[in-house]
Amino acid sequence: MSSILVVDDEPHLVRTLAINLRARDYTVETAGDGRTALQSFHDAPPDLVVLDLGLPDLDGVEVLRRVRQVSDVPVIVLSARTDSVDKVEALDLGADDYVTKPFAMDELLARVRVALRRRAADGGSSVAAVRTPHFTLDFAERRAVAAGAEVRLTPTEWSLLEVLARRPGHLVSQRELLREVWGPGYGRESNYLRVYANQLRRKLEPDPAVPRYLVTEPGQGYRLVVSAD
Amino acid sequence: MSSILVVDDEPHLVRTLAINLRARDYTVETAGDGRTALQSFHDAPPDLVVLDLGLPDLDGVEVLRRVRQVSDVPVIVLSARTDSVDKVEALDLGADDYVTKPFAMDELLARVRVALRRRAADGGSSVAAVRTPHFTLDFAERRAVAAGAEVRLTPTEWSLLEVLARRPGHLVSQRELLREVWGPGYGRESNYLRVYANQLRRKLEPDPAVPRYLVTEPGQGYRLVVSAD
DNA sequence: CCGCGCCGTCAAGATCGCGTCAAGGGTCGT
DNA sequence: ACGACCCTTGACGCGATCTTGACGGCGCGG
Repeated sequence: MSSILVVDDEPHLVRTLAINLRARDYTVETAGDGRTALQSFHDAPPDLVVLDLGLPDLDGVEVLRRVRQVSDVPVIVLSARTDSVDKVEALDLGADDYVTKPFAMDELLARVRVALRRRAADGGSSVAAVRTPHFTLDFAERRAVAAGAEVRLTPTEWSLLEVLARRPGHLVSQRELLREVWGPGYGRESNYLRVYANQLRRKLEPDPAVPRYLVTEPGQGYRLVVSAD
Repeated sequence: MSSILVVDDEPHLVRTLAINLRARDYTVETAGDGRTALQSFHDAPPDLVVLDLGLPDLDGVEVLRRVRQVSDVPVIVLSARTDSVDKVEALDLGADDYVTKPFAMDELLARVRVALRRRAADGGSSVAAVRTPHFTLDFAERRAVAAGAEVRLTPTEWSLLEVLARRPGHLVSQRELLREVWGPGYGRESNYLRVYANQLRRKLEPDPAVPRYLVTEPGQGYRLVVSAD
């Protein structure tokens, strides 16, 4: 299920939120102030943030800004302030929703579902690691393990995988792959992709002749299939 | 810029909304009731819908449901009802946001920006997806599912469908199809269209012998029928 | 009733795109 | 300076896809 970070300085509200969210099978982390929130966010990036604007140390707006510098996670802002100026500011800073206190719990839960539903539709943005039944990729450590054995991947191979893994299961066009890996100015050199897709398959696929994870969409691009079906 | 469909039965509110949105360079269509809204939606699919729940003919919820059957466009629901039960229902039906009347115009505009910003981040194309009771087309992902099973379409097949899906339900002339898919310089090769229409029907239609979705207009062109009724 | 035009259908040949391999050159560390 | 590693590039075979032509059915008008 999804993980949610709840940030609010009222312990009672945090508790109530956590209980309700956990009852829906979400994994919940909590924070009572801005610093702890950012700390927790960096330690274990959640799938969604519920963020109160009135925090004792940092301004909630500042927390939102910092989060947005490094991530696109959905953020639902809570606030006692009903002035539309505050709402507009938070929304334009990158908040996905703005709920004024007091609020009905079931409405907030519905808005949580909306935000997560959308993320699921996008296919989840960036990932630090990819795990399939046959191989594992750790991008931070640049480590790949296939069939139990460590595999060495070249920089270009990592780069290509990284672009593909950014949107697991999604089609990425040849042009986009070439531009992202080799730089702008590239876009027609599909033979590069052929060579590297080939090498990656040899290193990662259980049967390189029958690609199961690194799939070709003829005439379009490639896709990294993660879901085990 | 983006196009927005505004649906509300209060002419004054519609006017105000339209003026404010147009001032921000959005293209605005309006509708005063559910039927007109669905009509307009099918004729020219917008990038976003602002939908009032209290409509004279159809229930706004019903409009939302029908829209969701064929599209993933962002929908912002407006309503005078503040009960959280109504909000939860609309949000779970696929609404992206729920704003209670009366509202501050700048807040609504901010929420419009949020919804469109997200669409842009996804890499929103002109046509995201086409859904019928029998098959689903996802153009961004190049994925087609018919009768529950995934179907493989060739690049030319996708290209042809894309042109047809740009104006769902509308007749597209043979000349236009040929020029859009095969390039300028083409326009008389109607046999190409016959071959590909045939292939698409075999892959997508429930009964290829009796085309229901990919309809021929003899001597004119083709049309992609999406609406079930 | 017959001929014409248009569409659906099929199949064969041409073409395109991908997987595959290997050679050559550049770069980096030793 | 040498070797190991990596990136680039070209060539080749094969399967999928596109193109092309032919045939039959249907509807419409003469």
